[in-house]
Amino acid sequence: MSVKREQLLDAANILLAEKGYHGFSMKELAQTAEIAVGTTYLYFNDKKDLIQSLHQRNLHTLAESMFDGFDATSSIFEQYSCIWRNFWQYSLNHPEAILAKSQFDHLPSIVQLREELLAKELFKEVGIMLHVGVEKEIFKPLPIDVLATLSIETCANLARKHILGITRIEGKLLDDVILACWNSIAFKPESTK
Amino acid sequence: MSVKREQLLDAANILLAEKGYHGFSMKELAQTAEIAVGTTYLYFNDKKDLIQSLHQRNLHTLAESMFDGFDATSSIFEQYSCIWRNFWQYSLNHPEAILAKSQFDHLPSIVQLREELLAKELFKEVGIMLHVGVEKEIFKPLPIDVLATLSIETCANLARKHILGITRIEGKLLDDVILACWNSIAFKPESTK
Amino acid sequence: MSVKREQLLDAANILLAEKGYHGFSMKELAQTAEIAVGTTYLYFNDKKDLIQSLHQRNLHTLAESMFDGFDATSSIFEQYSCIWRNFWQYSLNHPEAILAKSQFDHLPSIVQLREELLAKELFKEVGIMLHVGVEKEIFKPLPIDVLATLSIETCANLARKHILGITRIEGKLLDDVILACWNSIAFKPESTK
Amino acid sequence: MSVKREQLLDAANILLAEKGYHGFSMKELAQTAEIAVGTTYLYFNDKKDLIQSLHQRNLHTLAESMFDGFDATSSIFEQYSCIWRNFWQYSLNHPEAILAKSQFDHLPSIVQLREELLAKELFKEVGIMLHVGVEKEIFKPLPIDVLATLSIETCANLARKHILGITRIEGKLLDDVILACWNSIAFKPESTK
DNA sequence: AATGAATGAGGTTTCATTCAT
DNA sequence: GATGAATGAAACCTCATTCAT
Repeated sequence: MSVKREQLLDAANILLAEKGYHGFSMKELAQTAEIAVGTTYLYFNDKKDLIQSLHQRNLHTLAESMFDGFDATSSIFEQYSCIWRNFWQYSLNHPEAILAKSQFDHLPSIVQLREELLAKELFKEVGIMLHVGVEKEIFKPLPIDVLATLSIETCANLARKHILGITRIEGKLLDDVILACWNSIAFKPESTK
Repeated sequence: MSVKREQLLDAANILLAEKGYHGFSMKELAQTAEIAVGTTYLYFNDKKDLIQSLHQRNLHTLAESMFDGFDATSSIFEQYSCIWRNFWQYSLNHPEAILAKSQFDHLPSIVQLREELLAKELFKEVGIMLHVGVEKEIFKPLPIDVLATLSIETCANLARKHILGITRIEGKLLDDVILACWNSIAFKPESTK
Repeated sequence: MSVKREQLLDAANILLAEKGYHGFSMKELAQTAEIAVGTTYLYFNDKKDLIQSLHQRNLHTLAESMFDGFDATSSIFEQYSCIWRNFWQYSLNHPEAILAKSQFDHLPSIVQLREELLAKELFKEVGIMLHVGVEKEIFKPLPIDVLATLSIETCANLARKHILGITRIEGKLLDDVILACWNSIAFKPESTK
Repeated sequence: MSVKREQLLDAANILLAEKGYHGFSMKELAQTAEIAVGTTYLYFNDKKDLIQSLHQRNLHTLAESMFDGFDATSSIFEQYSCIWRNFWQYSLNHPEAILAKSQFDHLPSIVQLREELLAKELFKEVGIMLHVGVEKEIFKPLPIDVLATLSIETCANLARKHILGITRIEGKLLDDVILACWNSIAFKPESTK
């Protein structure tokens, strides 16, 4: 992977988060990346291609982070907690990626579909964990997609608010929140102590 | 309120959902609304003003819908359930508003702040319900913002997936999902029966 | 003459001086004149027609002022001085007319030519005075146009500077300036005393 | 200095003379300069910047021409005559600059003021000559601004008429006119021979 | 006669992309 | 590979003019 390509993707991530897809120009991008405009087109076919590549890179980076220290032999709650915290940490480390997220919604739908499949592929293990949890009657018998939305997507929402400074989530509160997410999908949720 | 103004806001809602703020042109908007371009500027100062007005209208419409059939004397669960279902119904009736939601994130920050305050004002009663719930030890002692994110924002996420056809949520499943959201914030969550 | 028509011409004079022909809109004009936009078109065919009418009105007003207290039997110097002072006074009373002057230069040339002829007609008497002066060997034997430029146009230039506050011309200085203009065209100029 | 920039300024000079500031479009300008519209904005921030730059270039060019062959040791009359003729020649060589002159009057006033100062700076030597003339009792004791208006601005007026073909000024007539201008400010004007 | 909402052509400016260096 | 000047389509917005009331 060329270093210039990475510089461009980094810059794109920042600008995308700040201004949205149409909100920044290729010139702006090049300047932010400290690269000449023309050079951009050596690494990407066009703006769309660049954003798409960025999305894929973000997904890959996220997928890698999500399973940091993951232990498939530990309890389901520990697995769940590990993934949740990894996602949280990733969000704090890559605020641009979280803020830019909504921008990918407006890619042409064919591309979007391909991305969706890629995401499914990358996060297969999350799906497996949820699936196993359902089988063991630890999680409610809801569609996997729904379970994922209830627990993981909520993490993204909270992270967004935390990053923007709308609500500060730290220490004990973070533990509580994880438990809250767990409770939303747990078959036998635990009462607050 | 002028009928042309409404036509324009309706068209803007649709285009915003489809293409994002910078993604549609004023010409496109005018064509969708079946109005001349210049006419647009009789009702709005500029594109920014239009989007902002749209956001306010959406918030008002939503706020009205949210408290349809709301009974402050009923049980907290019934209150919660009522609001949740109203929000769900609103989302199905106004898919554009839900899909466009993330687009408002890129408004200039001063405007955004004003909107945020407006939202707080409009949804004050939701806050009150959550607050009362916390006092009565029905909800966990978490910040109101966090409680709202955990339960209501999740509704928006699910609605989005439902609208896009990613997951179909109906009948019994909807009841389950509401319970799941309730459980995420309930002090003594109920086990699945 | 309708009063509304006059209101419009007055407003046009001001706006023309401030912003130039293309620099103000018909809406602005109507607002300044405290009249509805549509009404403007009851009195003038279009913007060009309005400006042209304004120019004619200005020329007529000027022509009338120029010969205020004019005595064809007095000495040439007194005649000259009278016209010069009248022009000066007119300029102070109608600063817009002076400032707008250059704006008429960009009218379509056919119209412009008609204006030029009109001007010649209106100021025929000035021409006559200059002509008589040349015959009597009071003025230099130069083309009438040149004599007019040297003496009268200079008055407009000075008036413009005076109005804009670039140079203040009053009392004795005004007398001196008139003599200076006279000297530029006099056959036997007078030394300064 | 880029050649494209010069092309643009040349084109702007012509169009400004023909149509005034608001009277020509950037598209027209680009076409006249045989350059793409977008390219214009590589050399100037916007239309205002372009016009302002043009004005400065014109002032500099004029200032250079004005002192061609100027000899500070020659008699005041010769100095005066030299400057006058240089201005005249410049006007014939740059008709656009003369015709466009009045268009600069509608620049925003701050800019206008800066330009005024620049002009004062560039033509300082003219002021000095006039000042010396007054001290030596060759010119009348009038404000320098007034002396300049009386003699030099008249040159511009005559040049404008000559260029437009309203009056033809050549040979002996030109000498006469210069003497006329001199006489308007001379302490002891010379009679016509 | 008077109004002002509505129009759409045309204004200024931006931007993704190309290509000669 | 790397550059950035050049391009022209298309963006947002304004404006002279019309016409139903």
